[in-house]
Amino acid sequence: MRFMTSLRFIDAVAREKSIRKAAEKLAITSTALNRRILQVEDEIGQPLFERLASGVRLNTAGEIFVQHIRAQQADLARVQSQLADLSGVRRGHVRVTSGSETLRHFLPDVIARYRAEHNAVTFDISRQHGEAAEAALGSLEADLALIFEPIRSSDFQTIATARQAVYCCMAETHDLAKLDVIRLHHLIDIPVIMPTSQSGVRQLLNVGLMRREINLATMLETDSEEFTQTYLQNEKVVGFQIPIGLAKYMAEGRSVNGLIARPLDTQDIPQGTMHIGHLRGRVLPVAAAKFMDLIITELRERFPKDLDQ
Amino acid sequence: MRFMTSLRFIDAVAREKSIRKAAEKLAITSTALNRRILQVEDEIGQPLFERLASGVRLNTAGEIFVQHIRAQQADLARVQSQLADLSGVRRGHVRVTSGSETLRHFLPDVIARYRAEHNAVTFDISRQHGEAAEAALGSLEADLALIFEPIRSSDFQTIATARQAVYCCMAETHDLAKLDVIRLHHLIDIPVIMPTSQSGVRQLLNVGLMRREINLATMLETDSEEFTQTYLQNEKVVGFQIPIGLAKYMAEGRSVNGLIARPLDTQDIPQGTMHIGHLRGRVLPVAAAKFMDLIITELRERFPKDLDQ
DNA sequence: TACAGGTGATGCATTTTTTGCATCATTTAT
DNA sequence: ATAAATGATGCAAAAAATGCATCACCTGTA
Repeated sequence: MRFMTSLRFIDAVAREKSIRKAAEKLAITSTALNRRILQVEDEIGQPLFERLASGVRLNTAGEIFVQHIRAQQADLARVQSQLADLSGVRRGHVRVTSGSETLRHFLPDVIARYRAEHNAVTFDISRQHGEAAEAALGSLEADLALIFEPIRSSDFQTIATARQAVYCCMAETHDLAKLDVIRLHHLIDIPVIMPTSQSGVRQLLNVGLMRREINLATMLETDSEEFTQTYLQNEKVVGFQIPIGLAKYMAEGRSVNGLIARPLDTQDIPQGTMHIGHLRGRVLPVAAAKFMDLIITELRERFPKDLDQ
Repeated sequence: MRFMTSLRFIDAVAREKSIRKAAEKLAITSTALNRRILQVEDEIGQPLFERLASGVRLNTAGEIFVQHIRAQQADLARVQSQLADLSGVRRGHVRVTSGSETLRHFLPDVIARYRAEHNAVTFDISRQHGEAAEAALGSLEADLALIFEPIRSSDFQTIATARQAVYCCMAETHDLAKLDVIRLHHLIDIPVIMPTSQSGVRQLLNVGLMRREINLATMLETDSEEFTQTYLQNEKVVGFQIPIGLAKYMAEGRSVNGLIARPLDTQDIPQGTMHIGHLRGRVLPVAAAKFMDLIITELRERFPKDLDQ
């Protein structure tokens, strides 16, 4: 898109905070880039960047203008997706941001299902916790977000929510695996792997632990699902996860890869809510909108009773 | 704005439905313009125009793309207005569309008041009735609309409303001027000037006339306020108007330029509603937003009891 | 304090892009 | 039939963007 060139360049400079660095990434000389910026500033009638010795930084006008640029880029993507849809093939690019919960099983499943129908659509999956995910929507770096507890910003428009209880995850040979429902006091003196405090699961756990005045034997704290899942197979420790983060049917009690999941009693740990949504006021590209539809369909199939729209 | 050139050109061609005609208006050769269009079509990956013997016409993709262009232009205007606001002087351009009611007294007053503070802001006032006004908002040809009865489109976002009774307008020497409130039956056999059927006032009159099964002696039908006001000074006929369309204080019974206004009984003719609003989902340029604020302020001063926000 | 290494800005020659002229192939109205 | 529109295209001229070399400036370091 030739007509977007100058705008794209300005966006790049804003991100790199340096004309020379941005020029390198854009594969042009710094002088060409510099002059494009000077030209736009001239047309706008005022500078967009502060010139520092160490590079450049957006001034207030620049912040406003770059926000406009990103909005234009997002809208252009939407239009292109819509045009591609017209001509039969659905093309497009969908940028999803999510906490770690959905990355192992849920999103791969949904994306595979989507691409089976529309293989001209590409994806960008970034892992970020709640607040960062909402910020990514706001700066138009992502189209969709899946966030588990809580929603802070009023700019986030929830399209669907799914209630999720917290489950304990452990080797099927673990003593606690015999129980159908686990109470918090069962976990006393049992080594556990805790999610980091940014995660929604951890926040729910904190609520229950505070209320019951229980301290768990936290042997390890990590934000890595990969690590946790693998580790549970090696040692008799307990991890925490929500149904959407479990392999299919695991929430129903089946064991998968030697692991088994048991729900925590909701009297001890309240249920949380998974929110699926986008930036308020945005019209999503066709591809992103259809992908969100599929997410909701999948959620309805998996959690028919706990889905709200 | 150099980076808008190609898009502006496409918009122009879409409006003119001819490359050569648009080229003339844009003061370039048709060949340059033609090639810009071919280039964008090439980048988009599909044609935007159908080539006819008599010129060109937008195809479906073109419609979508031109809508995007206009949205982008509108957003750029908003950004520019916001940037100008940053640097102290409020600049900008406000495009208002309205029925004839407000054009004679109300809008001139408000604009004068606005420009007293911000003389770098320019205006575009177009006169259109309800549906056309809403269409103008939709195609981003106008920022604000003042519409008297009724709102049809869900794309119209009302910001404030003011209830308005219908008044009879006549020379102060007219027999009916002696009455404080006029009933419909008083008007039987009295020659009247009727607004055209697109106007909100006419629609309200129709409702009352139908219900009471009264036919008025319509001597003339016009959508011209200028004509009506002048004619009333010459002959003893009655015209219709709402308070916002009357000179200041005239609705309180004072005579202005030999004319006087008397309310129609609201039992006969229901009150109507003046709506002030913009396209749903749009973020208005600073200048337009502030102008709308002033409109509402002015309405609050004039009709304190009948204003809703 | 001097200096090395970074930044963005600028004059000038070169390359790329855009534009205008002349002309073609079609279609429509007379 | 013919005249007068339309958009498309080859080619040369004009305009714009780019790259190189260099300047002026700031900052951290020896």
